[in-house]
Amino acid sequence: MWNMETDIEKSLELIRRGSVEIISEEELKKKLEKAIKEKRPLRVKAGFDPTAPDLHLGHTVLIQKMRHFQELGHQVIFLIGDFTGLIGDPTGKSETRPPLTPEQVQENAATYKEQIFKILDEDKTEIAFNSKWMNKMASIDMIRLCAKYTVARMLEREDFKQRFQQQRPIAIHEFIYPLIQGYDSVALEADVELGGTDQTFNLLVGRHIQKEYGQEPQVVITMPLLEGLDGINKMSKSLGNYVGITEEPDSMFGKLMSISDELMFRYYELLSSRSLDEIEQLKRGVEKGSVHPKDAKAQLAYELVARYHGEEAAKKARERFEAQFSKGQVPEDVPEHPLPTDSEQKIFLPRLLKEAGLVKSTSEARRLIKQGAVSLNGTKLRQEEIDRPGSGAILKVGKRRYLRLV
RNA sequence: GGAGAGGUUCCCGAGUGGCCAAAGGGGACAGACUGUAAAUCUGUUGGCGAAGCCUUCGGAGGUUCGAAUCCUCCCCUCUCCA
Repeated sequence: MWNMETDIEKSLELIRRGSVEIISEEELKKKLEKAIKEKRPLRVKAGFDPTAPDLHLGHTVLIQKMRHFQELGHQVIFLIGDFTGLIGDPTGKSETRPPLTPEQVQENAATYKEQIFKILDEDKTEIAFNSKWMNKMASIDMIRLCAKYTVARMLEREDFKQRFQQQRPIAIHEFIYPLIQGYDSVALEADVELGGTDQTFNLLVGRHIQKEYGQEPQVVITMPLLEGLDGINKMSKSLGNYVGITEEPDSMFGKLMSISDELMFRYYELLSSRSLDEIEQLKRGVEKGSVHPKDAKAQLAYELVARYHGEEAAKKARERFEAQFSKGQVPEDVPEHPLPTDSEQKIFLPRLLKEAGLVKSTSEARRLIKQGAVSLNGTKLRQEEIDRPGSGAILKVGKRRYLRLV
């Protein structure tokens, strides 16, 4: 058993930080009091999809809140929804998910562990799978569970409501998802459940279901959804606007540098471990002009790269970024591609670019050449046929695609 | 079960016989500029050694000199009625 924070106000302050909503704070306070009195840590649950073990910064907003609870001495439960994962979310025409084999689930779980323990304390984390109790559930019990909620109440969920109104399909099994998620809270006897604001509905269903099963309802804490790199949609892998936490330092740094100046402060707020005062100060500095926005952004990128890869890697990533984009230097580790072996003096550039994988098609290559996006050793190429360059020549397409001819 | 609406390129969405590789928007990419893979402006956005040819509009057939557009069957989604 570890030490529990006994100062309730101090606990509440940390729990509140960054959260959107706590339902309800009154109940949370009572639960905290009880936990201290009975020396029994709160059981804090958060659920994750088994098919996406590729965590990104959006997930870390939530995971860091889990960490806060650990710091306060409570029990964190990392629930992998391997059973609910089979239900998925067949929005529109997106595919029904192929069932995962137990081996795949284990594999994904291992990947999760590898990633979350960069943030969470392994000794204070319980990992659970909902297939453990769901696989055993009898049909009759599933029907009883379904009987505890109504269609009208299901349609209160924003995305169901919208799809219903927009005449887009909703399969019946999708209604079961929130019910099972709620039942998970029963099975785990959760005191608190954490989730993104998009989970609010499901989290509240959990409270209802717990009451139905004679348990005290969990406290629901929602965290903001982190906007993706585009600054508009929430960060998600399928939208491709994400930064993975296992991503290479250079790529992580670069992606963070590509966010807009405006979005940068949102990221500071939700991801940085700097104090809110410090961030406010930085913001004022940028507004006044005493702090360069690019430098502020680089500091953020540096902090996050360092969190997941260490100081040394962060330093290198920053140096490389400066070299490549500020000074326009060729990066060190450029992929190599052999020159055509025939001894023709002329080389058909579009094909070379395609074969080297810098472009998808010769048509694309032609367009890019026309647009002046292709250069050889720093000289723009306007011709599709070029003289055979010497070994070691650097081909560049756009700002980021490089190739060394050998 | 009955009646009706719909399925178009990466996404959304126009197009109801040839002028359609298919408007417009989004996204993506590129160029200029710069402070960065910010912002802004401009351009490009099926494939092919390419003023030509090939493939694409849910699927399979058919009508026609010619089909995303018309016909037949099938698959999928939605609405109303039962």
